Amino acid sequence: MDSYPRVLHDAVIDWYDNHARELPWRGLEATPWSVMVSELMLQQTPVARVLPVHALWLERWPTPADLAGESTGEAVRMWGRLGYPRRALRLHAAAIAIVERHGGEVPASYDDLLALPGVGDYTASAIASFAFGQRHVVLDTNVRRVLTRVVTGEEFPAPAVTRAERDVATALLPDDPATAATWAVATMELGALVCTARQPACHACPVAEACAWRGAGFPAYDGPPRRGQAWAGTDRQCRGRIMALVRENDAVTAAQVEAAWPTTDQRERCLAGLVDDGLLTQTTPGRWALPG
DNA sequence: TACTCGTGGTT
DNA sequence: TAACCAAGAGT
Repeated sequence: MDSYPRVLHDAVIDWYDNHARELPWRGLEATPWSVMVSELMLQQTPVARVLPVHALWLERWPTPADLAGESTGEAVRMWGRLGYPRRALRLHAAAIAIVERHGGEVPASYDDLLALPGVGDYTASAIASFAFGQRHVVLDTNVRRVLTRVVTGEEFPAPAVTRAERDVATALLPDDPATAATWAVATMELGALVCTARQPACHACPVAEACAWRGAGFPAYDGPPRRGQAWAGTDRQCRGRIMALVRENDAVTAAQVEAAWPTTDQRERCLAGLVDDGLLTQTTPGRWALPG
């Protein structure tokens, strides 16, 4: 049983060495800051959409201090259409914290990373692992799906990370830090490129022979319903409309906002919420803009 | 714990 | 084509 994980490690890492995408936040030239910016942007956002924005951010703000010296509004504007714009505020706040608490250098310790705005367990582990070569369990949606299928034999993981799931990931983590870091990024890449949610390419999978889900005949998901994300008519859609407006105009009037979202109660609620979040400021009565 | 928070490509 | 999905975090 001891040799089982190592066979798995070797197969996945060898596959990664031959099939990994070349991404700007990987490789030797990538700074910890570049890794950190990518991780915040990649939270719930596909790689293809992150690539151009990440390049713009790193060109304009190559260090945390560069971003910390900017206004939050400019960070939100440069965030573009990545979605969840509060992440731009959190990244900006994290840059300030890094300057104040860590001398302008992205901290290497998991605990210091976790204490930064917008950095949760996944992101702290990912930065510590990818940027600093440390040994951490990195549990993102890709890794969770890969391990659930290969080890547990089910199609999809539970809605939230379970204790058993973390135990599996911990047991499989290679002892050597450098190998663990490669294992982490390799399992993520396998989930992103081969062991995908909808149509897994098992014919291209380096561990297909060992996959419990495949061995069981691909039983369909049998867990609690995975709730979808409602969109039409939600506050999120309303907020998105308003933010799109202020990104494209220096300032917007009440009439413009009303044209973008006719429902009065919801419009007012979302405007207030955006101001409360710090994504918007009311410059004068009936006039809004990105925060200066 | 369960819910909220954007956006757009894919099937 | 409506539904699903995408390197989660905060509350």
